[in-house]
Amino acid sequence: MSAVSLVVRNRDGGRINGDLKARIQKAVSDLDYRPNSFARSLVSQLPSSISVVVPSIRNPFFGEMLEGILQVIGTRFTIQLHVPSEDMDYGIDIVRAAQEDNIAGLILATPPQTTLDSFRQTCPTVILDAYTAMDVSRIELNVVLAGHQLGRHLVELGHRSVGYLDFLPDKATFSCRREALGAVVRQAGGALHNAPAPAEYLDIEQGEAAFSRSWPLWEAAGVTAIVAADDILAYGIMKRAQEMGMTIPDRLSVASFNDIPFSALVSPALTTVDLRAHELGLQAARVLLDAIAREVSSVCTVDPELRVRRSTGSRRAGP
Amino acid sequence: MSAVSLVVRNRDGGRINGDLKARIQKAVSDLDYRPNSFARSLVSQLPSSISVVVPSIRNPFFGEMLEGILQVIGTRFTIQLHVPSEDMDYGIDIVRAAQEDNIAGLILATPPQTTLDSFRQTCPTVILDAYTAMDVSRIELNVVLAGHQLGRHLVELGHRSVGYLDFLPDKATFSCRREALGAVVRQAGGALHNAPAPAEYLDIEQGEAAFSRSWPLWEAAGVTAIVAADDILAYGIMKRAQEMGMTIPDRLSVASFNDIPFSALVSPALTTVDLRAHELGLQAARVLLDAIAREVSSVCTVDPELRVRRSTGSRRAGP
DNA sequence: TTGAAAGCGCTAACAT
DNA sequence: ATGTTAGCGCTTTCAA
Repeated sequence: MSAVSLVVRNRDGGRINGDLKARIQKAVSDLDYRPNSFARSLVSQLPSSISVVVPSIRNPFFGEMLEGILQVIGTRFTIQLHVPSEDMDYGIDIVRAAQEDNIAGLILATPPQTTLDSFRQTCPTVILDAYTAMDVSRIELNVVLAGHQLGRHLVELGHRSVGYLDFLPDKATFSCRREALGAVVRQAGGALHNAPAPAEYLDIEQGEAAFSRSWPLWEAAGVTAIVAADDILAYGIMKRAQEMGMTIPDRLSVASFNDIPFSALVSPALTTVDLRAHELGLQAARVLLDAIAREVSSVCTVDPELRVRRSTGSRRAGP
Repeated sequence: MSAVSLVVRNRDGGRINGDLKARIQKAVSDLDYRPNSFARSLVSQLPSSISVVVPSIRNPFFGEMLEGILQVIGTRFTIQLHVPSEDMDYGIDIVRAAQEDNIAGLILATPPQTTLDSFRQTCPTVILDAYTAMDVSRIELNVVLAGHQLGRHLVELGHRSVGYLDFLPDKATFSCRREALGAVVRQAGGALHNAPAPAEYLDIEQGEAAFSRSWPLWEAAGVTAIVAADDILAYGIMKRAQEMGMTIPDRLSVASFNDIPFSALVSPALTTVDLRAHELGLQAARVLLDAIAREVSSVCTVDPELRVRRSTGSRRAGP
């Protein structure tokens, strides 16, 4: 049997008789034999896959991120993809399921804080865009900087009363965006008027509904600009605002976080902070490979970049 | 050791002494033990995952499709995701790699014809949107109907000279779209002017570049409407056409295939044929589960739906 | 009620 | 150069 193993993997350094080798190769091809990579990793103690947990697979943000991961791991590892069934946000159970795969490493993309709190590391792990005191590798997304960039941009345009459409307010990445933005606005003498999106689900309709619900409040507060926690919500805001007859950015500026590729194409093109999804994926995979090979954990930071487009403009003269 | 196995899986029908059971549970919790699901499936002969091969993970079409698959498989199986590194289209090697996973089943999303030709089934398999004479389960996407729907719509609007931006012309799903559309246009006495996109890569820039390159030809042919093989290409076409000063749909109608969620939001909203990505995923997973459980293969068809929006309008009076 | 032993598909060390 | 054996982490007989 060892001969078969050697031939299949081309690991016979000429050690196998040409005739035997030929017979084996014929059998392999006739039977259409596929070596079971898992059985292989069971014995070699080098699993052939890594698990990736993402809150959603519909949000193109995670598609970009996955593309980055795939690019780095190449054919060295295969990916076990874990996504919560309810789309958006996951509990510890799904992380545990991921850990039960025969994996060399694990990537957790923006885990909720409660999930992270009950997390215990069982293999090299990289946590993306979340915070923990544990000795685990992390890729920090500098969302505070993102909030500052957006805040400064709006303040420079003259906006002082800013509406905010929050999302999953208990998740650090979102509360940081809101707070960093609010700090800049308040420092300029303005105010941030927060209106949380109620659902865990992130789609355009959520943005539309949230805008309908919150606009009366925002209007009463003299809001001239609205920021959404994610581009997808901003799409809904713009859609509904335009349906209600407001022109963007003349009547209302709209901006958000993420910069998925379509944000440059909606009308008007959306001002947003590029959260570098692809870069995040690249770094995560690099750090994970490193953690697997050298058994070290590390933390690195990715800085977002403001993309100014047509959806934000100077505050109109007069309230 | 068998006691451990029984306790961990809650399969001891009261057969294990309470004390032993407690000791085992304590050890499990202290060690943070994770049973290796692969080792389990190695012996039980019931693999816990299925492999899914998609040409790209950035195209939201496949995100929607995956969401559908995930929804059906629930926690019964986990997903091994395979994506070619160069984004877009894959060879037999990646399929073979997928088959080497310890899997209960395999889903191949829009495989290229050449890949399909050298495919040999090694486990329950579902092929999405591609054609083969093999006895393999398939989900057929009725792209011929899609082409007819779009063709009829344009003909009714008065268009007779239609430009077409093709993609991967050697792939059946794309050649069928083109031919079905062309048949309707020609039947109405018109002509389809084809211009293949050269790259395998699908992004907005490809659409822009292709439009710049092909517009002189199309203009010379008196084209009043352009259809792209995929929404993403249409975004590029609209972007560049508008930059060149054309208004859509007054000067030029634009339409395409896919209907990813953002197509309703671009400006003008894009007329496109909904290729039912999510439904495709649901059906694929259902058929696969069936193939795994009952060892039967089946074929089912999903019908696309035309979504008429603002990007198409009546042909101008004149030339 | 519990433990010992065989075996899932493979690889690596060893014996022939 | 080739065959035999042990063992990876688990489950499932089967014996104690």
